[in-house]
Amino acid sequence: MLSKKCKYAIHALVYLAERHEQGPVQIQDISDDQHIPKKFLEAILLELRHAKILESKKGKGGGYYLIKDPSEVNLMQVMRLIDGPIALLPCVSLNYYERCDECRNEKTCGIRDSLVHVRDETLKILGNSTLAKIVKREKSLKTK
Amino acid sequence: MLSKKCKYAIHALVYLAERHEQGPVQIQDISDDQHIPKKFLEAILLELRHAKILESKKGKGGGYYLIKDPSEVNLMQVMRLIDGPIALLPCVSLNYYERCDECRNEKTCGIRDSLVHVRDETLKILGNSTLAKIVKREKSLKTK
DNA sequence: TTATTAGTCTACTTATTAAGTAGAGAATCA
DNA sequence: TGATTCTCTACTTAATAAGTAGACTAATAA
Repeated sequence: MLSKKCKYAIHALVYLAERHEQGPVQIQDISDDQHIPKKFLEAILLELRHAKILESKKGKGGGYYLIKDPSEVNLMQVMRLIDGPIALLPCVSLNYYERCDECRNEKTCGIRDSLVHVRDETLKILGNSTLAKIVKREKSLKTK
Repeated sequence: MLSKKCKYAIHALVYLAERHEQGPVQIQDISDDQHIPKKFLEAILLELRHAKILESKKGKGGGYYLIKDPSEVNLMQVMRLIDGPIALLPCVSLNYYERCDECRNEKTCGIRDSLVHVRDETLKILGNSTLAKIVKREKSLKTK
């Protein structure tokens, strides 16, 4: 399961993607609209800024804005950044690999195979889910 | 990520599947062989018994054994039993559905679509990963 | 140049869940 | 009857998630 933090991050990014190239958006606005505790959201946006997905401006008229095109930011990146590994076990993770303490022999572990498969399918879908696509989908759902 | 508990459950089940129809296996044996804390393993096996996957026998010569064919037990069942939902959000879970507090309108949420897709692909793979297949795979890996 | 606005950042607190343990009890067998 | 092995409730401890406080810095505009 995704953490609330990650869910918040995604919703905030979608919100910013909808307002891409329309100037900075204040934390307070996102917090109000998306029902995310402001202080918590601050920390999340800061993390996204450090990851060079967002940039910010201080002072009056300031706020946060995307510095990547919405078509270049996808759910895989965001989930990895906020929640860490996408794989179901550390020993099948590409970005956060760790040995299993239990398995004496990783090579002969019959479970890994299925989980590698799950990981690959998941990455394919999440990597293909860009903010641009999500915004587009929401628009089409709303006009129905 | 899977919990340790779930990982333990899977390893214990694979161990028992390898010894299917060879009589009861003691908790201590599984614990020793798979490096699982005995008391913790007791609780896990009990849960699997309550789910009618295992049965047990008390007293001398007792222990646990599978009461389903290894081809009828898969990772989807075990993960759902031990860890709960497989979906990445409660609002896309088939067996553990819950409304999202944040999303005002689930119908127009552009994120769900991708996560439904991830869920379906994951279920397909996990549902297809039976104990029988895992045991077979381990055997073939070991003889290499 | 000062007041105001808005993000920055460290250091918390609190709540929840995961992981593991203790120990008395019940069934089975020799 | 006594040893063996699972049963089950009730813990403890550790880790992580979720949320908060407050002082600080940068930008803007009167």
